[in-house]
Amino acid sequence: MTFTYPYPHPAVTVDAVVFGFDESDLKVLLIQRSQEPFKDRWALPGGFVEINEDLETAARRELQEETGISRLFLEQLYTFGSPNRDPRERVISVAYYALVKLIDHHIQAASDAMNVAWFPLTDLPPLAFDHEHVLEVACKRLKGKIRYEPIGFELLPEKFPLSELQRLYETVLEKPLDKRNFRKKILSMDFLIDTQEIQQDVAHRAAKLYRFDPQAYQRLRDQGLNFEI
Amino acid sequence: MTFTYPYPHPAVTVDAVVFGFDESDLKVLLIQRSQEPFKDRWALPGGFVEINEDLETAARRELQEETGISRLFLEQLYTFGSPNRDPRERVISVAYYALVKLIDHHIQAASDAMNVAWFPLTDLPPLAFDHEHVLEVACKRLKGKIRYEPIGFELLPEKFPLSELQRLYETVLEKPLDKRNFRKKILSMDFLIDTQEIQQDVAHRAAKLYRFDPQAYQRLRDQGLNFEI
DNA sequence: TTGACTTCGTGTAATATCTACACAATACAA
DNA sequence: TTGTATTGTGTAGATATTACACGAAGTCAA
Repeated sequence: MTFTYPYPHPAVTVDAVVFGFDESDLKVLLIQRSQEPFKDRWALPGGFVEINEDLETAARRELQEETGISRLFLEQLYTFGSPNRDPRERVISVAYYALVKLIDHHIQAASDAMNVAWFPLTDLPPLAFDHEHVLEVACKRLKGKIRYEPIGFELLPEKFPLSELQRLYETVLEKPLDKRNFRKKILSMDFLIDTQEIQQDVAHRAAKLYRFDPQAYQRLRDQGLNFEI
Repeated sequence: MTFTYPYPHPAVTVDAVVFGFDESDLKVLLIQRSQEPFKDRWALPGGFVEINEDLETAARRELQEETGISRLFLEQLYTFGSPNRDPRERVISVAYYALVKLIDHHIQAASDAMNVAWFPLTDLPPLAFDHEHVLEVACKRLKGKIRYEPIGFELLPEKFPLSELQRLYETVLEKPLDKRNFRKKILSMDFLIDTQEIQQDVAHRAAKLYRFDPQAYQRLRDQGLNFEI
């Protein structure tokens, strides 16, 4: 079966930059390509958009198929369309970025024995296509956005100590933050709930666990609160 | 001549939301369609991406062809790809937004007698396709971005009085600003140059004219200045 | 030429926010 | 019981934000 048009059409793909946070590392999810072009290279998960499929749906489907991940924070990043970014044909890629709670998502390679793995941002293999560039744009977006919107919580488990939240911000923003000022600021915004629980199995004083309350955040937002770290 | 592929391909277009500022109105540039679908409706300027053409290049080319505008601030906005946004076939549109100095750009309709006109944002006709939605996203982006990056100057003539800059901000942000505080803040950032000229032909005390100095801004930025209104 | 009109340009005091900074309390492990 | 690691807390000084009013400059019309 073939498809014919009166003028040339590009192919359209979606690619996803999936971020995870672990201990004190930002990580990104990559798959190892099993086919040419760039066979055996690591690449961002993604694939062709089906002809009647919404773009975001396509991105979620590809993630599900290639890595087993579903139900995650996903937002459009940028569309990359240099004429020669794919050696096969003209391919325009609508890139998304995603944030996941690492412990909730056990990744699994797709059926065709493709490798899937998390890589720390500080230690990446060479990537296929223009994916290094895509990743760079995604990092910039994350760095910019995490300061003005409460998306950081998407990277943490549901209950977390403040020190972990601070470590996350320090990692993403690439700069140290003052503990007392950070706590004062984030708690004064009044959308973190003290769960009354504390850390288990730690070899030192256990920290209180907090939970982000999206409803409270929305209420405060409607009242004019401006989130900013 | 036809083009054949082993699986279906969407068409890809670019559309541009071009903003202009005039007296005290934000305006957007629209063209009146001369063909079906949506014949005679107003629409954002745009068109199909050529098969070997970069996306931004395509956006600039379409603007040039349809409105005569070239050399303007242009930035990618968002990619719209709902399966049924165009009745003809699956069309994915990479939208851009642009800012122009109204007085520098005399628009001209394209050769095929298509109408081109500026419309105030407060008084728009019904638009073709999902262009109302695209425009809404563009307005949000402009509103968000103008506070953190000095893009407002792209909408003003090279030399402008502070009151005009303030009016621009008040219009885009949809809220009044205090004159003394606004002046204090913007002048303290030290990238506006007093041109030593004053307004001509005004029926009241003439204001000093200022000029935005991009080099100075870049220098200050490198030194850690954070633009914010 | 005078007075009415319009817009320009300016300062301060009160309040809120930001920054820098150190140590005792807690919990486990040896 | 002692050592070790991490939590949780307050304040003072500096900086930034807000609210607010009036004389100066220039044009226009009577």
